Amino acid sequence: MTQERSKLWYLKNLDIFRYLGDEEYKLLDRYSNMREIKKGEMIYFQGSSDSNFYILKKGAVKITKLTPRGNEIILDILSVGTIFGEMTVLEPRERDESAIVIEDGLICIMNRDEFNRFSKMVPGLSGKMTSMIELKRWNRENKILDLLYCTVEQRLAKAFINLLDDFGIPHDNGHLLQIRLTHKDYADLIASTRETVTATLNKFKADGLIDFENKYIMIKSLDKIRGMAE
Amino acid sequence: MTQERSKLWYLKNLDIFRYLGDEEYKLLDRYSNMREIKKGEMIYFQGSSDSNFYILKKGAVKITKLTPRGNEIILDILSVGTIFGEMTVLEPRERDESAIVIEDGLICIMNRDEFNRFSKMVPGLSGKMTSMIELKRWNRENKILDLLYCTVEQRLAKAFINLLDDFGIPHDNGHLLQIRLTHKDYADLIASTRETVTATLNKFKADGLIDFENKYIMIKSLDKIRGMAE
DNA sequence: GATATAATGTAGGCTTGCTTACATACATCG
DNA sequence: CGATGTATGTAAGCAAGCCTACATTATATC
Repeated sequence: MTQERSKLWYLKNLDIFRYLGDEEYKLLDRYSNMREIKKGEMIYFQGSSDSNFYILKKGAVKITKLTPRGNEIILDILSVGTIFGEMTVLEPRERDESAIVIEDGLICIMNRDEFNRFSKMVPGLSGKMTSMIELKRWNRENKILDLLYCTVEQRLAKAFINLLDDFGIPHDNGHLLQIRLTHKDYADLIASTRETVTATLNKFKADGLIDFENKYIMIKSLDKIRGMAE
Repeated sequence: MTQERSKLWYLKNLDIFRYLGDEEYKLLDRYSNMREIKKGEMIYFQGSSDSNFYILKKGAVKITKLTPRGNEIILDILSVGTIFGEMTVLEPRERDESAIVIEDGLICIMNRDEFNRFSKMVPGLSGKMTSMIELKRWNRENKILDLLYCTVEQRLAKAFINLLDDFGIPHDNGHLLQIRLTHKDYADLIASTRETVTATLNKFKADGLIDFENKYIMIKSLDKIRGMAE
């Protein structure tokens, strides 16, 4: 029962569902399922025909894409409350990206049929969904474009700024990044290599921009990081 | 009158408008305007609040984006029949890209109000529009991702393959690229520099992959170009 | 607690392709 | 038809960062 309540709580806090009435929340609740997710698990993967859509309720998930040449790029790191996998709900097609759990948590699942049934009862929902997809694609396009013309230092600084939005916690001595990514993850996030990321992170530390506090990164000077990202 | 007929002809050949009846074509015709475009002219530019949508009827247009650092990237080279500028029709916002004419021609213009009036009379049109926007964004995302992990040679080869779709004309000795881009244009298309493009094009020529036939590029071996792009 | 696996640290060599600089060819317009 | 702007050709120097290789340190699993 407390789990049920928490599920509703999470759903209510999503912009896209904000205008729903109590009756509709009960419907949404009825049509969706909840599941635990474990670090390393793939929720869906590139090439599959999975057409569910998901809401991340607890934990963290990365959205990755494997290029033909074998490079893995991380398109997004999702934080709690994020809807994902929605691209195939309105228009079914093969997944062109994978969703991989990077921190244990919980997801809420709704399959396409359930969504369509639900959608019919809530006029305007699919329109909002479309706008959300548009916005996400636009964000993603700009993020990738940034990678084209910046040095590794600048890209890493930008990555920090992006991550702070979702995982940053203000602190006396800066902002704590409340998520643990490996150097390989950072590399995939900025289209660089593990070794270069290690070196750059250590340079940032030496320069007093960041600090390592028991496996989390502390952004000591957000201003300097911002300046670095231009 | 012949011009009017030609306008209708072009509109009828667009997928998105294919299912319209004669009555609706007359409406579309009434609500839209035609204009000549000259090489170098900007149809709309980044940052403006222009919310028309356009159809290219003759000539060629490039869609470019200027990064904060001053790099110009060409996101797309449009060929005849292409709808463009439609991103702001459904959801008005600032242009985040510019449309620049690279070959004299003609465009068909419809402003947002006119489109909305028209759209109300043709159920399903805005849905098709949405799908088209989705598809374009997806294409664009993949194109940019390709730029991240490939060498200049590979990127240039890929650019040729893309351009052939829209501007390629089969020939005895290969495929003629029926569009004239400057080396700077190619550079902006693949996120490289003018000098490097010049050198790479000449290398391609020396290797027998392409040829320069009175200012147009002839792809002599599409297979080799394909192999190069992997 | 022992072992295996994953993550991080460090460094040298090497390559791509960007920069800078200048020369030549071509086009456009009065 | 000359003049000016635009496009192309060429080359040397240089730097970012990738690749390879290996050492060390965490973390997970039993």
